[in-house]
Amino acid sequence: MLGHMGLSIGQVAERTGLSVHALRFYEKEGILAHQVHRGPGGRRVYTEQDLAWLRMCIMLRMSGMPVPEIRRYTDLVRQGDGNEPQRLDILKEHQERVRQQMAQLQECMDLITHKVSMYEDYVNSIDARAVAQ
Amino acid sequence: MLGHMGLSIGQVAERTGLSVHALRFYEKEGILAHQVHRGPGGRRVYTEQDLAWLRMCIMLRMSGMPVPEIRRYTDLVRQGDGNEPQRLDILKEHQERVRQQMAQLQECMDLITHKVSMYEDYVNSIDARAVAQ
DNA sequence: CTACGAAGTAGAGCCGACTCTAGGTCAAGA
DNA sequence: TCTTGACCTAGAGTCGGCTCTACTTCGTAG
Repeated sequence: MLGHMGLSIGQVAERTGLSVHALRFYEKEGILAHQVHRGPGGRRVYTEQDLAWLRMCIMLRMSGMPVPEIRRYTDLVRQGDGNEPQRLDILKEHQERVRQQMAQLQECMDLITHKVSMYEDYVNSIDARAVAQ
Repeated sequence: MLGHMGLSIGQVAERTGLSVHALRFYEKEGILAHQVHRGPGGRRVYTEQDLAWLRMCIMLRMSGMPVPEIRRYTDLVRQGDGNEPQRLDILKEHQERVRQQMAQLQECMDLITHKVSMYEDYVNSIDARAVAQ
């Protein structure tokens, strides 16, 4: 309905997979890089840039970055040029956490895979015996 | 203090990294394969088997299996032989979820790594300019 | 004795990240 | 005209997984 000039909160929800509740929550929490413009009736109008930023936030959340830390990062970006080293620090720290999380997950995966194959062997051997009878 | 015959809750907490609170919580939630034996004064005495089971539960939790699902699995094990296919189902479903989670995490990692290298390049170029002056 | 530390139970509290409710505005369609 | 549906705000509620509190009971060390 808003055409190429902007997206309604519902459209953004649809495109991002977030709920409209979550979108308002994120805004209140200050993790949107720039203030969302308002259209007639005080309705939110999102730009493609807002959408792009949101998609990055979603990635950060998915990988376990807490909302307050996303806000710290967002604040730096909002403040403009000059604090790139601090932004880099936040990203590198998070990168390291994600790396560890993946390693941990891989360890779990190995155990699970091992158990799965044990059970598969067992279940197959039962089936084979049943067929033989 | 309990020697080779068993471990106190404190010792298990130390060995597993769980808190004593969490250990009691897990027991209450019924995710221990076998009832924990009690020593003098009603104190819990854990065997090495309990410890091994706990370590597996920790892996399942770490990889995001909810406590109720661990209980379902535990219940099957407690029931004894004959339900191996159901146990296998639970494990395979979880395995698939972990697989997806890892793929997601890898996607996030790629984005973060990309941003990190962009910021590193930028910060280095600033440094280089400063040195040149 | 007294005090300490580690254990026990039952149940309340906390935290993060949403999610939902209540009550209202507004525009378009039947 | 009336209803529907998407949106608005402020604030309450939910859920999972612990974590903590309050109070008790032991066994040992000073």
